[in-house]
Amino acid sequence: MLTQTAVHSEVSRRPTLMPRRGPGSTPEATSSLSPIEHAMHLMGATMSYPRNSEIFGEDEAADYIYRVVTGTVRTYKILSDGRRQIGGFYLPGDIFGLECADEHSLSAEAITDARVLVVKKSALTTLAGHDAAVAQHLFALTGRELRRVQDRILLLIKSAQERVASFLLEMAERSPSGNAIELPMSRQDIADYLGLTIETVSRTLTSLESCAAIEVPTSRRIVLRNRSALNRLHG
Amino acid sequence: MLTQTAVHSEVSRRPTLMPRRGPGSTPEATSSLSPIEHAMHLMGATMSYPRNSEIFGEDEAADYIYRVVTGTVRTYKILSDGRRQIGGFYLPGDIFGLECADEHSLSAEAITDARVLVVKKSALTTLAGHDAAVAQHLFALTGRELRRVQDRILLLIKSAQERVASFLLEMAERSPSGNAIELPMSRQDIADYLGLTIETVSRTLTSLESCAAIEVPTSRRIVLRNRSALNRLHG
DNA sequence: CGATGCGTTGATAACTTTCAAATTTAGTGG
DNA sequence: CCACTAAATTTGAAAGTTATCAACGCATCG
Repeated sequence: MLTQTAVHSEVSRRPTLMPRRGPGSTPEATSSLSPIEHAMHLMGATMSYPRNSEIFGEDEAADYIYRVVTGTVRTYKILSDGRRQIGGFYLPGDIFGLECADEHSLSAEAITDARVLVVKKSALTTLAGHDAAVAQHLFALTGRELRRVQDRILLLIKSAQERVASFLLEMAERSPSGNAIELPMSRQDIADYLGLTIETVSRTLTSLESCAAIEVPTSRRIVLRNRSALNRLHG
Repeated sequence: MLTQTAVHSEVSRRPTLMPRRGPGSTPEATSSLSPIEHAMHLMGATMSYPRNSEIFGEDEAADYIYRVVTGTVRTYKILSDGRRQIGGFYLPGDIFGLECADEHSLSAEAITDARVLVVKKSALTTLAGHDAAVAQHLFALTGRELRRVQDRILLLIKSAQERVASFLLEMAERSPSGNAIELPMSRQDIADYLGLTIETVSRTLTSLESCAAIEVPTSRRIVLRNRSALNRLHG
């Protein structure tokens, strides 16, 4: 089964620490944010990471929670046999780094150049200890992440077609763009996310295309043509 | 792939509500428990569920968190095509019901006759809002569950042998009994947990037995004979 | 004792991976 | 801007793994 993703021994230029922003100067309106996101904006710092650079490693202390501002992030784990499993893809607005109490069980990398809001976990839990609304929201947030991961489990017991169809629907759901998806990640990323090989992912996409369920104008761009067919597949 | 677990349309006798216990009358020493477990003992009620009865349904309000006192519990989800995916097995001391914010995404059933401590989620989050230690613990608890689920994902991308070996090691880890495991669940439960068929689970067990890695005196009893071989498999 | 549920075993089919090669795309330097 | 090289993606054929279908054994329970 060796997928053997060439381990990214790439540029690991140091991320740039951006000046801490005060309230009111955020690029997004903080008023529409949840208490936690609001707090993250107040207490956090924005960091910039170039494409393929590491945001945190599997063994690091995991004191931080992250919120994607721009770009795309992947979390992943390298298994003992060299395979790589991707834990998730995170798009702007998504929060990652929740998955562990003490240490990260995953590493995180920027798939594209990315800006990420970073805040100390302890700052959030302290806040939660003073404000039940924050506590409840923090709890709900991890609960949602938990459910997201459980949905992945449902994905992994399905066939290759179902997995790919579900992945496309999920990405379409999360992208604003309607039926056209601009994939920030490579086929290898998708394969390692779905537990398949790149060949199977590629073949499945072509088969979906020949079913007229999708269109693949370029490898990174996919248009959903027949959602009901995809929905039927993804069960 | 239709595993078609005969849906448990069994006895669904009403669970028995046990009298609420006051502090100090618990069967376990509460002193060694975490703040949350302590709170659960103070605020919760113990319920009894007969074998194969439902503890909560997928659609129910999910206002509660549960802690197994005796017996074994499974959480599961029935997919649209009839397949069943088991979310997890919970042994005495384990906490379940964390997985969702608003509604359960899973159902829960007692595998054996079980007693379960039940406490309102809102009571815990309220408590967390007053006590940072509780907030932090609650956060850590869901983080741990999150990691458990992520480990399941790593399991599901592996081969049948690896999955079964990992399952056995996990169960041995969680049972007090050392190398001998008394399985409370059926082959179908194991299959639906590992994303395999009962035939494959059965075949894999026999193959592991013929490798002298395990011994299967009775179908519900498994003895680990060669842990390093199992560890090698589970990667 | 026959019915029933659970687990095992066997043969075959379906699906996915593996290995290899062709093709396309992207990046670089002239 | 074009040519060239490296990387990513697609495609093909063969091998390996798991599911499916079917039958059998074994225990439990009326």
